[in-house]
Amino acid sequence: MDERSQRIVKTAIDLAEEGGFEAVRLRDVAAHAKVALGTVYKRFRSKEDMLVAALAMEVGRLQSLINITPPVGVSAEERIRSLFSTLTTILAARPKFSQAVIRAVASGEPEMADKVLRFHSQMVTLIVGAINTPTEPTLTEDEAKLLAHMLQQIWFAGLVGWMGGLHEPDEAVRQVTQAARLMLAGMQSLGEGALLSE
Amino acid sequence: MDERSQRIVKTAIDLAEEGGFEAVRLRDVAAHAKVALGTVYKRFRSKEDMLVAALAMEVGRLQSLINITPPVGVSAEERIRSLFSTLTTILAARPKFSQAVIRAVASGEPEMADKVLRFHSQMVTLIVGAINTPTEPTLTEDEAKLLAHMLQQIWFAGLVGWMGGLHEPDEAVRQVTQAARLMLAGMQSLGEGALLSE
DNA sequence: TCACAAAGTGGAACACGTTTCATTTAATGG
DNA sequence: CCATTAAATGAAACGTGTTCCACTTTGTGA
Repeated sequence: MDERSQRIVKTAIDLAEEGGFEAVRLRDVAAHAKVALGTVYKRFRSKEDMLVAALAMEVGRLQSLINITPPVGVSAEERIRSLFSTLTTILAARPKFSQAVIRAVASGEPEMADKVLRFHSQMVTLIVGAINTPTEPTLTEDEAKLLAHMLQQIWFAGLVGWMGGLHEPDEAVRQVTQAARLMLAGMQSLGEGALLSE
Repeated sequence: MDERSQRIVKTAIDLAEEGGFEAVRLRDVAAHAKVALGTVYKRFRSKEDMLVAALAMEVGRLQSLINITPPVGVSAEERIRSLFSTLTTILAARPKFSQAVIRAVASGEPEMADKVLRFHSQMVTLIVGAINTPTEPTLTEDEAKLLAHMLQQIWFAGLVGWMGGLHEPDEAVRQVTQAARLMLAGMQSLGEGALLSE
């Protein structure tokens, strides 16, 4: 991403932090980033596209942050809880921005499919890293990825619920943790192979 | 809901079926429903609010349909799969409408929290009915509700993915079914009580 | 250095969600 | 049946996402 695009996205992040999705007015973004409106639209297909790009930019920082302070816990369940707790706390610390980005992701414009997909795999990597540590590979790679994917789904749905005023952010953590406990137990009792039967 | 509101919502459904979210132009809704624009806004706080009302209206039909043809299967897992498969097929048969409604739900406007919540409990009831049959109460009421809630989250996330062009609708069914298998196994191996530990 | 293609600019214009308001129509209670 | 109040109407206006376009600037290869 070139310098101009970065300036645009950073401006969008600033505005989103202050006032959420609606506050990211593209005229304002263009003005604050010192570019013309047309330039914004040359780089990003839509407002949502821009906010998903903002997400991508922030996920980079997230990954280094997680790498510096990996999730702690003696079991996969504890580490999963630790990871999602950290992630959710980070989001909850900037609620307006998070709301804006989640709304963009949830808007479901097919033109952003590849960006969203990339974000998904980054998240899966992060979660798999919490499930399996080098010293304790709890699950096979496939099992871990499957679990990671499902946990991410539950987390996402929980975040949408948060942003819709249904509950507090830590409710999303609770749901993910509970699901993780159940699914880990399920994987142990079912063993390998049972996953592929579909 | 009075006759006027119903006419409005039905019009919205028609337009959504034809052209999805964007095609539900409130001026068109008002015109086709033979009411003034102000009347639409007297009944519904926003376009999203209107589409969530459309969802509520359709869920009613869904429930009677499911009651007539309950999910089949000799195990909870099979019935869950059957239920979600039916639900997803119904949505996939009207993709534009489903996309519009999902987008409205995912928009996360807090003013619709109560409507969304009511939809959630209706869904939970439906899912619990698939998990526990009168003759075979697989799980306790609390366990079933918990499981139902999580499965709904996964289904929802899968639907958002579908509408975002990430995958086909049956992928959402696959994910729910897989999660159900794991969680059912997990509940068996963990037993009661392990759920309340948070 | 020059010509030209690509990118950027400023600004107008359009579409649609949403709000507002003066006027008209319906409903209700005495 | 009338007076009063609530609801509906039609139309205009506003804000913002998005598109368009004529013009200017920038960068690049000959």
